[in-house]
Amino acid sequence: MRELDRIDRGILNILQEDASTPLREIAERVHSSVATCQRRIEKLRADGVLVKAVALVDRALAGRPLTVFVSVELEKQNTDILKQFEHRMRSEPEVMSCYEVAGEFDFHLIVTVESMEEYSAFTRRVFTSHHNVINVKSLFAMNCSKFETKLTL
Amino acid sequence: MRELDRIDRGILNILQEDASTPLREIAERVHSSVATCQRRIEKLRADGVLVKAVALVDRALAGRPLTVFVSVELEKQNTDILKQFEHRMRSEPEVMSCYEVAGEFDFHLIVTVESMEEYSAFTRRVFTSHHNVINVKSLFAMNCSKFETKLTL
DNA sequence: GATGAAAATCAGAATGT
DNA sequence: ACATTCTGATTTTCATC
Repeated sequence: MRELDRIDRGILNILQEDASTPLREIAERVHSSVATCQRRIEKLRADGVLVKAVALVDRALAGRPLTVFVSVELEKQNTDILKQFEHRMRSEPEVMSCYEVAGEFDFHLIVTVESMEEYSAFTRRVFTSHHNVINVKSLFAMNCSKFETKLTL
Repeated sequence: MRELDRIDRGILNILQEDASTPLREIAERVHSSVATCQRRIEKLRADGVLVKAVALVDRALAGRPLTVFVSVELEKQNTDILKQFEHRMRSEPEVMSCYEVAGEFDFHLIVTVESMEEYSAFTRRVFTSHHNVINVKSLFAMNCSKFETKLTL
């Protein structure tokens, strides 16, 4: 892994807040030159540190007000079944994140849906014994106090 | 709330994947004109549907490889204590998300840190009885199979 | 009133020395 | 570090539906 210096970290902090910040402004704020910042950004991209620039939308206004934390236990944890499950989750648009965890459950998901009805349909479609799911626990978010994509570096 | 038509949804889908997609390309892909797409984007921004454009960073490469799911129970759930806790979480850079939930715990957090040592320090600093925290459950992610910011509309 | 096409202008990125 | 070139956003206008 690369070491990120003060300039790299400054650039990443700025771009994580506003991906369209002009190079001139970035250079000023990290006390460097436009050319240097340009080279650094290119390198950060090439190294995979900077993944991409995306627009964030308001989940409620975009019609997906419901966030659900889902814990999933699979029948047997052999590699094949885990891989299959992960692959399936990647293909489901309602699934925003999927993490493998240790403990009682095998996976933790974050799912966003339009309504309870849609969530019900989602679970029936995805969490079947056919997909080796033996236990599911759903926890509904009542309120989002914070949602941040920025890693402060 | 506004109704999003085919063009709005198309625009949002495109910008959620690449915020720097040229208007010309957006117009092509949603089968509309540059002028219309521009007007729509401006309106989506004004209405708060489009929140902002950000750069996404690889968490591991940026030195924050550890993701922890934290469940927190507070001493008494009166409004003031909840508000205080939310405010505190908003100010902590390690806390990526904070959701109020129903059930055994009061809040679910997603926390990213550089190491176990840092997580230990974080919990000791933040989850004290002084902050009315009476119960904390930490669950460490072993692997991230999916991390998506896009709402497919 | 919303749309699409075109043109002029401006800002910023990319390039070359 | 500077100047040039190029790309795309912005703004305006106009005709149309």
